[in-house]
Amino acid sequence: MKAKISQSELDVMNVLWRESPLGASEVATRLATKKDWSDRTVKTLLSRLVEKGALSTELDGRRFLYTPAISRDSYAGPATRKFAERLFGGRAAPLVAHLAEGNGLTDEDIAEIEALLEKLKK
Amino acid sequence: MKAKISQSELDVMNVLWRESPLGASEVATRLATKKDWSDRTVKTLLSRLVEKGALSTELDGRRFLYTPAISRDSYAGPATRKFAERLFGGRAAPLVAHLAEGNGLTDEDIAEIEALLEKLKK
DNA sequence: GATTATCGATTACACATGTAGTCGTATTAA
DNA sequence: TTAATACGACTACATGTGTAATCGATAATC
Repeated sequence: MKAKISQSELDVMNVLWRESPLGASEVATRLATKKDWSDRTVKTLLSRLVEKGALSTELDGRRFLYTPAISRDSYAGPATRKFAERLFGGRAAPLVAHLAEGNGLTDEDIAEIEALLEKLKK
Repeated sequence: MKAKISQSELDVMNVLWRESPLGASEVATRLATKKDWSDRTVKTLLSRLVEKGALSTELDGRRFLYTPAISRDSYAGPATRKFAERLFGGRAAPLVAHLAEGNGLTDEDIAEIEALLEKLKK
């Protein structure tokens, strides 16, 4: 059950990871701010995600409610490691460096990462 | 010049980022340890990368030598930020957490990241 | 010089992905 | 109760990707 999730599908997953269960049109509404998709497109993506086993459905009257069948973490972990592997041979430092570069890191991020590293050193 | 590089293409780029210029068959040889591709496949990927502007070529007798036209960093920076954006809303901490989780971080990594954070705090 | 081995160029082809449209049925509004 | 609407199911279709094979020219070998 590898669940290869494409870029656009990931946008859909993000909505449902944040809030679920939701019906198709609700998902479309949440996405409307970010993506200019017709609701048909959203429906297609939802169906593909169900096929792939990434979402589960539950009947609510005559429509479906969608819920993630895999957690964000269980997807993100392997995806992140694979990403780091491919781009940096698994080294974490360059990855953090690139994030920092784009201004990216908030003070909070920095503090959080430092705490994390502290724990790892023990 | 967006240079959308696919997964397999990235494997090819990695070879050339490590060592270049190289001819097609040399690239194929370097890849042979990792991927079970025919040299036709490698040639195809090389051609596509040239089309996309990710590689430049130079004639060497009757064959081409390939060299990256974009640096690993200039590709990895935006790619990393986009990745973090999609998976974690741009937050860096969860990303590091996932890398750590897989055992991933070496002591060296940790030291390096800490040094980086130190610099950022100033 | 004829044969074979290399190369790049061109073509192939199935499956994935982005982005919808159509059809039939069920429901709600008029 | 009929017309508009909302859904799911199925279909569509161009482009991207993974993974090659074929063709024609050149180079190296016999």
